[in-house]
Amino acid sequence: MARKQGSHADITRPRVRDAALRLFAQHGYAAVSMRQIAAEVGVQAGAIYNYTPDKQALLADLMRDHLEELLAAWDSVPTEAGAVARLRRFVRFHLDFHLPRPDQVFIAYMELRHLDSANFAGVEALRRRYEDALEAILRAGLAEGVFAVRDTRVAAMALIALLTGLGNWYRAGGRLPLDEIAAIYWDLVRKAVLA
Amino acid sequence: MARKQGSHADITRPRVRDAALRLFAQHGYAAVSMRQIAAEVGVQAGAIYNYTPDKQALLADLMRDHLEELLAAWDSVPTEAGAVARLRRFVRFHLDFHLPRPDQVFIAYMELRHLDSANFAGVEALRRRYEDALEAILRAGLAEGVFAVRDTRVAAMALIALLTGLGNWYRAGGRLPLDEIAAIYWDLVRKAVLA
DNA sequence: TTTTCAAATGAACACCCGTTCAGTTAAATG
DNA sequence: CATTTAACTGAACGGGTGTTCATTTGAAAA
Repeated sequence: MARKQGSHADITRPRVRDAALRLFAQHGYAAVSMRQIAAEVGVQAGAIYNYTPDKQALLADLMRDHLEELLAAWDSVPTEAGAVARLRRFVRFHLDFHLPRPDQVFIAYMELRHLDSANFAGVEALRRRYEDALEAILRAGLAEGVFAVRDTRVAAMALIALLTGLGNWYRAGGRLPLDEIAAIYWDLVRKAVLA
Repeated sequence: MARKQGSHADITRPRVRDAALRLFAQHGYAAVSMRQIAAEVGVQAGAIYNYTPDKQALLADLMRDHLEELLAAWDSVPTEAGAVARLRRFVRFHLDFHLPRPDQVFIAYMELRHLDSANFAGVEALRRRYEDALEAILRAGLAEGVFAVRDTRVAAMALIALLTGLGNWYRAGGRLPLDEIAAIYWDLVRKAVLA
């Protein structure tokens, strides 16, 4: 036979992904060239095509993988008893998952325009599943009588925007420690939905 | 002398702005060429440079004008007596101003990356003034004893993200009428900060 | 009608784009 | 050591990029 499956590839493939992630987040998908990504990895542009059929797939894979990782991570969070405790878990989970991944979050929100319609539909379906997870908690709280929201869907969208928005201004080493900020966010969310 | 100041220019200048706004919002700054903008207006690419020194200034002007219009509009809103009434005004104002301008809002948030540092600083200063306007209301509510928030700055950032997020999913003719959605949003905001 | 010049043209500048592919390299296999 | 082939190179493809500028156009002013 010949060389074992992937000797360089196992090294180069993740480096291509990482470079694309970093550069797309910093400059935007359209402003980044395959040659820039290749230079970051230390190969010629043509070599990139050993790892992706085209630039579009590179972007779509980054988005899809981010959202699938998000859903898998949430699925592995133990279900609490009671809607209030479940919501507190969700808030803390959302912040813990998103804050260490600013590039992925940025891309997943900002570069949707550049997905073709098939990739867009796939990504939107994954995002929808995450929104549904929060909405389910709000519904449960309504059923328990501990929450008072006029529409669980609208509330879920509003709360996710509130939580995700933290990533747009939070910087480690700022005025407040993360735990304090997380506590403030939980306070706002809890009061907003509580009966 | 000769032709009166601006016979075509008065027509072409706003058409260049409008085309740039629409195309930047739809495809992203980096993905739109000066030739596309020119084609939309019905002129050659060179003619665009009668109205802007370069592509970057076209983007910066769109952002700055949007934020200055926002601040001017808010300044013209009468000041209510009482922090709760002022907050209700702010929420309704924010939604009324932003929802009819999805392209401007999109650009003002998504294309910050493509501003050079001088333009970025200017735009951020304007945005900061708007955030300060909301924070002032929260402070007033604290002083009155009607609000209970642990940090007015964090709360202001969180609430603006919550409100602005509506533009990412609201579509006219959807399941709920805008007035109903606005009422739900006011409900969430009010409860989140109320003592 | 002639003059004037705002406004726009269209070609050119030097360079970058995503993608393809024949050919080269070098490491693991037999 | 010889062979195999994964991994990569480097050049090429047709086309697009922002910006400049000498030149043309045509409507208002004289």
